[in-house]
Amino acid sequence: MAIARAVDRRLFLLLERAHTRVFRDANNHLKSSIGLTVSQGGALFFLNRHDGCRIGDLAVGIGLGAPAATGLVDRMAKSGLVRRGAEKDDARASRVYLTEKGRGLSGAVADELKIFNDAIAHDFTDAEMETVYRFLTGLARGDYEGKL
Amino acid sequence: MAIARAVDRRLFLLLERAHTRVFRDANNHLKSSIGLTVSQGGALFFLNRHDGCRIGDLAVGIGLGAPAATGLVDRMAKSGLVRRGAEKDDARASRVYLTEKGRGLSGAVADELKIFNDAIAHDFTDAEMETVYRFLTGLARGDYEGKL
DNA sequence: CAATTATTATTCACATACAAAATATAACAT
DNA sequence: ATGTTATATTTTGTATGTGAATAATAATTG
Repeated sequence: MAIARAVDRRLFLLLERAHTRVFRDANNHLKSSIGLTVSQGGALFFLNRHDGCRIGDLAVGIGLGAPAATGLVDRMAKSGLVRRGAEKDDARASRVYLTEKGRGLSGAVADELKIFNDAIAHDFTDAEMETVYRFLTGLARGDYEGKL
Repeated sequence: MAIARAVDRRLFLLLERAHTRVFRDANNHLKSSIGLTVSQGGALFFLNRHDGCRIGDLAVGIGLGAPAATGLVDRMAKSGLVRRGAEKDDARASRVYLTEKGRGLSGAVADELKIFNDAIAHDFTDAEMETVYRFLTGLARGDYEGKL
């Protein structure tokens, strides 16, 4: 791969810009349609499949550090989307449960995500999207770490 | 394009996860190597080519809103990377100049970015990276807006 | 020229994320 | 049983970004 090109050194910054833009738009979109932020929507989407998981599982599940998960759950609990529950056998741990409201909204979140996903992939063939998936999955997994 | 797949609705969330991971790692990398955050490094990289630009130009140039640019410049000025200067003909505007220190570091930033870019693109062919570029550029430009 | 509108940047209140340190509890080892 | 080590989460302090509102100045228009 890769004879150096003029744009080479901007790949990383391009990722930053892409994220900033999409995150901003998605936040506005989601806030006006269902009153949630993207982070909270993502957590809801995860919890719909892992209701009652531990805070730590949520953190790993959505790719955040523990403190970020703590704060996210705090804010979501404050707005009535989830509630915290104790873990029987381990007083350190704490579980997260969807409330009625939270469960109700998680369907809408999935719908909105679908809209966004479709829009984002619109101009690309399946084969091209396969490449994009592989790229993003590799980043999310930290595949590049060994090459630094 | 695109028969719906099981992963479809996760594209957007995948982008979030990829960003979170890379941003975190890059921040740690950059902080320990040259003592800067990714955002400040990106600003420095831009300013190296647009020294003395307006705050608004910086914001547009790196894809941020005006308040974010204001804050970023404030913090960078506090750590001696840039200084603010007045605009002759327009008392509303304010210009940003690299300091010695800022200019000195911008070279190192470019080097570090190159390392990251190479690592990120490592497992992909030029043709594949072309697709990735087109994808990210489209996102950064908001091409999907019309398809929502 | 005065009134209105537009531009430029900042301030404010908030949400998000991080690393490092602190807390609390569990598990293990001596 | 007691002291050490590991685990789960929270707290603390900082950086980052947002939108809405504000301030200050410029430009336009009547």
